[in-house]
Amino acid sequence: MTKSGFAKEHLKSFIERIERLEEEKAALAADIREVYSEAKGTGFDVKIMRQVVRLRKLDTADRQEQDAILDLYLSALGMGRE
Amino acid sequence: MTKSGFAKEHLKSFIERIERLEEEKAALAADIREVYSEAKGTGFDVKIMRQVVRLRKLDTADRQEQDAILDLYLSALGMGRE
Amino acid sequence: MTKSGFAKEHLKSFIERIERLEEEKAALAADIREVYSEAKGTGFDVKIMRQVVRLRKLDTADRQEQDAILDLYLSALGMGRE
Amino acid sequence: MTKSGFAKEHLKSFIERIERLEEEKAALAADIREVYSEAKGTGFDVKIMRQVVRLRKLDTADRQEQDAILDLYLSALGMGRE
DNA sequence: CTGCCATTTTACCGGC
DNA sequence: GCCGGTAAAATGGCAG
Repeated sequence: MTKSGFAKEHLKSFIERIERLEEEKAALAADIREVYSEAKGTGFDVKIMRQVVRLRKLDTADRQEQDAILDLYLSALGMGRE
Repeated sequence: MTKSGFAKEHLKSFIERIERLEEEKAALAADIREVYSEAKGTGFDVKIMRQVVRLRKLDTADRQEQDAILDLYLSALGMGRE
Repeated sequence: MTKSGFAKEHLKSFIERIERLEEEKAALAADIREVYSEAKGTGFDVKIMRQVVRLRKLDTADRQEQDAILDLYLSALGMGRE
Repeated sequence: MTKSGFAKEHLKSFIERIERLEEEKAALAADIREVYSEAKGTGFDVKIMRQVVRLRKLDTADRQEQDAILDLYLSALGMGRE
């Protein structure tokens, strides 16, 4: 097989892996929509719920940043958590 | 437990389910990025790859749309597939 | 006139241009709705018509995407159309 | 020409009118984007500008509603503006 | 750090 | 008049 023939197969493999992963990702997105929908059916306000999720994500990010900073300080003091 | 206490638990449960799913989704996104990165390391052009993936998705969407339109026409003619 | 006074005027001008354009855009949206409505009055199914329009748009987008991909490949091969 | 042949032409005409209008609408959307872009180049914050536009639109809607209510009251009192 | 692209969110339109 | 779904806008994230 020629070199480019090999490359072609390789490319095809990459593309297919990506498409497989994107499919799973889309399935999860569908699941999430479904949960929101279910919540809505139980009387919750979806728009507000989305805000809650977003805020909690931000908080998490902040906390992780704080953790990272703490690690940095500890390392600087030769007290790394390992 | 009061009614609102119950609602609170219920909401918490919904939120947690969503957050769990979003985590998985984010993990998949990371996987996808990694595949692109790996492909790049093998010499492929990521920009082109993305376009290939997008085009293939578009083709699929197109086909589905054609199907949908056929269904609609059939329904409109009282010949729905049931 | 102060510098910020100038900026204020400038901003006002931008905003007004945008609002004027959005007005025109809204007018066109109204026109489109009217055409659909007229078609409906002539016995056509609006839902199907919308799908037809969507499909034709998709086809166009698809063709443009194919063109874009071709350009990319040519560029990647150092054979850009220039 | 048969009746359905006529309908076909009629439908085609509707579709084409719609597509023409949508093209113009898309062109305006592009113009708007361009104005934002220009404003950005002059140092304005696009995100804020969008908020401004949105708020002013709401105000307008409110004002129109107020006007409508006023008309209603005046009419009820036999004092229509006419 | 900038521009582009994907995802998300908002608004609209038709149907029930 | 509301609801569901669909299109448009807007925000956020990633590559270059």
